Amino acid sequence: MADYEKIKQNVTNGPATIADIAKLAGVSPVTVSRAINTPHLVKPRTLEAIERVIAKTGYVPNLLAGGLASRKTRLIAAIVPSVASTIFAETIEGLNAELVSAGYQLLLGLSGYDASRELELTRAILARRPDGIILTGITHLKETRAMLTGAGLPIVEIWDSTPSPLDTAVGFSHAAVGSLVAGHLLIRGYDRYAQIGANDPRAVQRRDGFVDRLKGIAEVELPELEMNSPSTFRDGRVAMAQLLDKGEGSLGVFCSSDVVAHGALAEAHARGCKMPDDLAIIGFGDFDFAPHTHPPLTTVRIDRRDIGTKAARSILRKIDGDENVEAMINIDFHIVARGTA
Amino acid sequence: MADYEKIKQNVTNGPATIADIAKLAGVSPVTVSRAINTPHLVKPRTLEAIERVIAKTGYVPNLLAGGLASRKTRLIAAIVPSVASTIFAETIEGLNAELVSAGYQLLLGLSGYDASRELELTRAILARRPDGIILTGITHLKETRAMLTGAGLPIVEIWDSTPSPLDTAVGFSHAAVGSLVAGHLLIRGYDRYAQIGANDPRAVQRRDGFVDRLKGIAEVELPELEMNSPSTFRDGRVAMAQLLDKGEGSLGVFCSSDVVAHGALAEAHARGCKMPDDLAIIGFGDFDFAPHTHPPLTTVRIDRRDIGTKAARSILRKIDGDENVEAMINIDFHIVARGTA
DNA sequence: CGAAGGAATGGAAGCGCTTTCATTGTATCT
DNA sequence: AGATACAATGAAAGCGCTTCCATTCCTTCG
Repeated sequence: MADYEKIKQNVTNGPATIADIAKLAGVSPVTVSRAINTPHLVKPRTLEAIERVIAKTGYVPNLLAGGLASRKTRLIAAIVPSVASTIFAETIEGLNAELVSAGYQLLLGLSGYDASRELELTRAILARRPDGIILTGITHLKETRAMLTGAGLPIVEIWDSTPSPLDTAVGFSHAAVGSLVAGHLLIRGYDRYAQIGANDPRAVQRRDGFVDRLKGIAEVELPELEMNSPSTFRDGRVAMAQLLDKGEGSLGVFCSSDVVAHGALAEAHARGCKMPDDLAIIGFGDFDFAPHTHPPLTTVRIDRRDIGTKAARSILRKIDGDENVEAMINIDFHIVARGTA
Repeated sequence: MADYEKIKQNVTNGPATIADIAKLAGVSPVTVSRAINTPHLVKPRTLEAIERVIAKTGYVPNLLAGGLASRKTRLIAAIVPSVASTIFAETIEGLNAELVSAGYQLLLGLSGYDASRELELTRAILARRPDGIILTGITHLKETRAMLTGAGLPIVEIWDSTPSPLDTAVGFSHAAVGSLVAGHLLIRGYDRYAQIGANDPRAVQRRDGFVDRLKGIAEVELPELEMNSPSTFRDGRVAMAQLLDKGEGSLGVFCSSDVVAHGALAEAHARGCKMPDDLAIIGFGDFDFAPHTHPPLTTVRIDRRDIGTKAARSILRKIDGDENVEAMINIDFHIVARGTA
């Protein structure tokens, strides 16, 4: 009963603290701290008593105080362009699953494909002193880079590849993807080649890889259309209409995402194009709907979740002081040939 | 140069602190704190000097320390079942946009439709002392409820409606959705009615609303299929096959999500069903692809982003001490009639 | 049985801020 | 010029924990 009174009193003074628990359990605050963080250092009987008090009071340790004192927050921050655009959602799930199982929490920032917003987010995130940070892509403002390297925490860049990451990177070469797609189309052979794409750095790299592979073989047509990332179904449809209106002959098209490809496909379908003979379409991402379009979409498949999982593992190893984490971890990709190419 | 030395020295002692900035700017730490948080209380000349030092050193305030001292973290936590399943992604984007513009940050938890994981997440989140918390749905373990109400912070439950929220709720009645859909099918009139659905609380409510509306008119068939949330394209396809194999006559089907409906649609399409005469399919969510299926999918539309926006506004108002926040904020929904019903 | 050594616990200091209250500076008024 | 008021700044305490070091308690061994 006396216990109960004290607990009740605490409620009025805000949440219970480690000192309250210590008093109720008849030990010192340090012992409570140990019971929570390093229980093997506490005698079983004492431990049990403390745990009982914690359960009874519903005590939840204050990680702000803990983090401040220990300089470890068990927080990992991740900045991705968007979460609504499918492409990064699974990466986040993979990341989160891995982090949670290691006792970490994910702090998410959405940059909207905007470098200066990435900078602001980085600042706001660093203010919370995460134990590590994950960024999407390898192109950042120089202020962002400076701030990041100055903060001296593990960094993982995801969804791209580079020989010189800020710290560690997990991804793949977008130029290689573009090149692979061009090769695939080349085997069949088309009169014209085109690319429909957004303007984010990675989509641009894929386009460049595509164009490079076709250099000297064919000119790659690029619809004149302002397509801001994330690009939409409509973008794809409009761009495809433009392409189809503009010229004759069979056409091989590489789209910067499956969503865009789906739009392009819809336009082609409406016009009765024969795929893949008159027209080939290759998307990117292998989204859920890709096998179910008409005809089913040929696309580039990447294990999006795996990027998250591997990024999490890398950063956790770094946090644990492992010096042997590879600077560049490559993720596989391949073409899933279905009905459109 | 002396400045530079001191800064450099700091780097070796970990990141600069407010005391370092104060020393370099020739003021006391309190003044630096004010320059950052309440600049109008600082004389312009002093302010400028401090800002110059901050810029030069790249100082980033430690929000752990700040939060500990002020008992305000400028953190809002949100627990959603998943981020990969489209349905909540836009809600998160809306939430995030609104929070960021108010100077708050979003801490995301993924429960995977699992109540006990929700409890663990709640504990972990509360340990960071967020200024508010957002939960998906209105069914929680009683330990979760107890912990939440004991923490004494603003709570918003989203994606469902209830006369008695924990604190505030933003959503709609899933039973009403089910009923609306049944009404829509009833006007056309089918020989058989069925529901294909996942087992999460909200999908179940939609089913019950659907069944209730048809009570006394028709028996609702429910495919015998274990469908765990989030349900998949494949679930829908298999369930539809079962339904089609099992009986004769025209069929009206309500699916628990557009993804499931898409799968059901694929099966129906493959069998050459005439829609919407022989078979009607109504989905839920109005996902991006819904207008582009064959035939285009009839579905229930909800402004998913708006739920996030309104939830953020509610919680921010609560934090600001506004007592007049409505306990239940209703979100509109309606049927988008396209080709499948 | 006393010494030695490890297990278990506690005291004190400090993490980097904000809050409260006190002090100093500066302008305004009579 | 002195009183008054407010603007601007600073000193001290404390937020709730962890870390470091010291102390106490057992157990074990010669």
